[in-house]
Amino acid sequence: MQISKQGSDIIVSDYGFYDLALTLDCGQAFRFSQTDNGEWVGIALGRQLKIRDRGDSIVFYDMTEDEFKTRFIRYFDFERDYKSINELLSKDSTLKSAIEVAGGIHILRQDIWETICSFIISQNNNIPRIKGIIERLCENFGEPCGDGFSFPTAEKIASLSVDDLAPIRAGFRAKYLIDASQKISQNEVDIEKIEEMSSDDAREELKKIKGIGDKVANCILLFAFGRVDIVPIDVWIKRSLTQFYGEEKFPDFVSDYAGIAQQYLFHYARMLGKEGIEEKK
DNA sequence: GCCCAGGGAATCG
DNA sequence: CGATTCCATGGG
Repeated sequence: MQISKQGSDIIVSDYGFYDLALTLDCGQAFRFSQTDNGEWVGIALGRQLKIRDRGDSIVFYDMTEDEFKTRFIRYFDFERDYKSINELLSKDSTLKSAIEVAGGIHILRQDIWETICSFIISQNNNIPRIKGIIERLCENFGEPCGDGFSFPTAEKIASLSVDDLAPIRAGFRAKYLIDASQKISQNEVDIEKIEEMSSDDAREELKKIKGIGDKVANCILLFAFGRVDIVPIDVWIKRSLTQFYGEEKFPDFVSDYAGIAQQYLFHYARMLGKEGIEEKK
């Protein structure tokens, strides 16, 4: 990967096969949107990002080299060798097809607290509405940040009641957000310690929070902690695994990167649609 | 009106 | 244990 400074911007090139749009809009992050001139705008790690994909290079507007290297290489998972991973996964014909359309996705390493809230909100919900609820959560309870609002802290949410959250229209999930904010701000669930724990222990620790079960916990382990062997199983992945492999798991050789495979398959399956998955078998 | 959405808690046998 | 039911809200 090449990193260079141009004015107040960062230009990144030679990063291999990477699809910024898919990475930001494949159902793992909910705070990015594309403006009509093709630029991606969102708020992550407490700052507003403006990014443009030029095909053979990516521009991060108004960012220092130090900030990019210390925070956003990790956030965008630029150091992982996706080319080799994709070559390995392509030995499976289903994943080969998925990689042809989704192989440019990187797994993001998002803020832990934000990811916890985002995937609590995701349960029994659809992506456009998840985005709306998160946006209202930030507008109502976050701090001004760039052209928008930062993600509110756990302490801020812990100071609120379920009724206070009514404007965000999260439905039955509001009480789960309150429970998460209280347990995390009081260190009853220590999100820093989870980094050191085995995935099984980490999952149980996260499940102490009401509204977090296996699937949401696995989303947090994958999309915040970068545990790319973890596979969250939602309705699309369940359908796909059963249809393509006859059981609810990937082939064994995939296991170290099953979380990445899962994300490729998630996008591929949604693109095909329910009927499309049936036909492909 | 119905069904579905990146599920989980509560309840019941 | 496994199976059912309910949960708020909004789009198709």
